[in-house]
Amino acid sequence: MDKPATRRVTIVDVARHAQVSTTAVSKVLRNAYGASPAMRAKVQLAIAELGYRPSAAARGLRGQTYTIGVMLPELRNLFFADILDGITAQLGDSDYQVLLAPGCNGEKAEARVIDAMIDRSMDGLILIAPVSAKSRLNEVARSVPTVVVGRHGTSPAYDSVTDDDLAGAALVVDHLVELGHRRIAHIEHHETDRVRLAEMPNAQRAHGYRQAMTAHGLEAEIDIASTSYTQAGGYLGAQQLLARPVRPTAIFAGADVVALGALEAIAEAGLSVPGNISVAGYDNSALAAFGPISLTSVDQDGRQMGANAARLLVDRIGQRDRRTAQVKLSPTLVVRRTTAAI
Amino acid sequence: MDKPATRRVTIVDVARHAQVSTTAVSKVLRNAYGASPAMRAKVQLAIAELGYRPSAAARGLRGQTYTIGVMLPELRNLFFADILDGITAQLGDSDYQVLLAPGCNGEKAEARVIDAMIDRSMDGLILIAPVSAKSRLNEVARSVPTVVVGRHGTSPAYDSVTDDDLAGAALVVDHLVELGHRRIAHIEHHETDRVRLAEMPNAQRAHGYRQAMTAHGLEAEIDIASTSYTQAGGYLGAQQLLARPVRPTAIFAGADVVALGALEAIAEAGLSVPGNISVAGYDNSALAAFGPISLTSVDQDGRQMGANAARLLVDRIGQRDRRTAQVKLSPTLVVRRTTAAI
DNA sequence: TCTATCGTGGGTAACGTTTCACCAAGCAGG
DNA sequence: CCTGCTTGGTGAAACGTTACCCACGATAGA
Repeated sequence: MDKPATRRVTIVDVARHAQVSTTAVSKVLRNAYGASPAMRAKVQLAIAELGYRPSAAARGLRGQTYTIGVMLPELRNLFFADILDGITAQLGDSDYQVLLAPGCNGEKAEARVIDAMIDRSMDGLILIAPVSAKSRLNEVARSVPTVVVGRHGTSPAYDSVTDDDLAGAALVVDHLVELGHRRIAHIEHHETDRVRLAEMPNAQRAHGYRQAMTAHGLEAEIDIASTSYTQAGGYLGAQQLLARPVRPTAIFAGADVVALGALEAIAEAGLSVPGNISVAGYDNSALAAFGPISLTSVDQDGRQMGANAARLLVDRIGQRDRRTAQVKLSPTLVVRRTTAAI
Repeated sequence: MDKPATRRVTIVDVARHAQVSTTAVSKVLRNAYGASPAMRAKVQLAIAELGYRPSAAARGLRGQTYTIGVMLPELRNLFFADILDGITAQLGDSDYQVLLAPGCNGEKAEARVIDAMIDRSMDGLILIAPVSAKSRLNEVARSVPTVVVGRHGTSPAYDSVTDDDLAGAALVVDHLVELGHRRIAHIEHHETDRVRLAEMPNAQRAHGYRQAMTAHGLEAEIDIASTSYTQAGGYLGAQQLLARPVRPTAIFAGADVVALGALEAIAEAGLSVPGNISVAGYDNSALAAFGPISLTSVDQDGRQMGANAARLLVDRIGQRDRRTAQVKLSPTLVVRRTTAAI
């Protein structure tokens, strides 16, 4: 219809309108040193009057882009939404804008997404549960401030935020033992890569399960189905466990979605929960809290993890050479209706 | 540790290494006209050897950023994840990178996010279920190619993709009537804004409900609880409906999450589903499909909607002045275990 | 043979911001 | 009155890419 073709208003326009130099405007924009209160006011007025907005592209060429990239492996996992909430809450009043890259399941897609974020000269990256090789992560972190969430182990290049998965697994086992269970099985995410084995949360949970079982003198009862952290994986894993000679009286699923799949398989087998068999999950997602499901689960406080990650990242952007930090948060157990005394 | 401080490799480095001009390299990068196959090969080799990656910031200053911004009002709504899948699937093999802006509930946050995307000179925007005023959307669309998903009505500036919510509501009512229900209630999202009333899907669904009831000669049975499209809203709405003098035999919730809340309230009231009362939702989210819930729901095929939105957007980026298009998709009803004959 | 035309390729000025080096003025101390 | 220091401010050079325009040689048409 109308063709205004109004040229974008730039820093030069603002400078002219406020009768100062572009440098002065830039200083005001960045809250940089060397601008008197009087000039600040003058410039801010001009900015408001002209409706000026700085171009992130131009900024990126010289300075910062005020953009933080967050990589999520999976949008459907509600736990990740909690982490994101924590990140945005922490960053809410800062100048940073959070942008998300979706759909990065698999090492190749992950590499693509990370490259895309670096190409866009983002100021910092938060990688949630990345699957890339550690060397790759270090390399990335050397070129841009990075915080890794949900991966154990320390790095000289990036900060990390994790949940104490070892402790979380122990919480579940302790709880079930207290209820009188001995034959407690576990459904884990199958992991082949040697290096990742020590760093991925799923491996830590399985390890914590073994440790706790042993601590209770139940090493003979250890029983693991190795599938994947998906609903289908839980379904399959539970089927396997139920088919074994000695049926478990409780199943500790490595994630809530896994527990859901397990619940389906158990119901199909004509067994009741928690009458015949107790089930516990991990993540305390909204699904677990939902009334009809009411799943006993380990709560990781995703918001807290996200907030910590954001805080660490902003710190690092401000001070790139400080030592890396590792934040480890303690999980809690939320007991609901899928676990009961034997 | 090591301090390589390796300067980023630029188009100039590539040009020098391949013994051509920067213009030539740029042409190859953009698949532009005026480069012989021989030169293409030479340049591509140099790019590979040097591991060159173009800077999106610099590109944005002159040309495109190859970035598409997607605004989602809510990450936890699984239906939106389907839309996103459709978008990424459609864009998978193109040069475009999709970036998501999270947490934009409310008009103010939405404005902030849209501005942020424009500041970053994104090539195109996909706005999913935006709540901003129509004038604002038109203004945005004039400054950057835009596709709006899930908002009825036509615009001269942006393309739109919607589900036929009128038809979807009718599907539910028809289904319930066929099962013998007459007293069919509806839980809607309370809408005050006059203009949005006609454009928002929730309003269309409520309208479709009224239309369909009238078509069946049931205008006297029309019964609406006006809360919000959240689980709490569904809980509250169902409580209200159950407290009325004549209890409904079926509840059509405007969204799956609403239906979940309603299910909770119904269970609390000591009633069974579908024994005493039938419940239907809208969106056919993963939650609805989940075995223990097994909610009858209207399926919108989010993937299809996303794919269409992406296709329209890429079209428009290529040809900014073409007429706007409106794609309307037909929903289907997925009957599960929460609806039964009276 | 003398022009048009075409296919390749290069030179260079933007794009909008930040940063660097510098300058003028004011001020205290000698 | 000179010197050195601080404070507030400026001009101009980057940053890495693309778009515009021109040059060159070869080929085709007159």
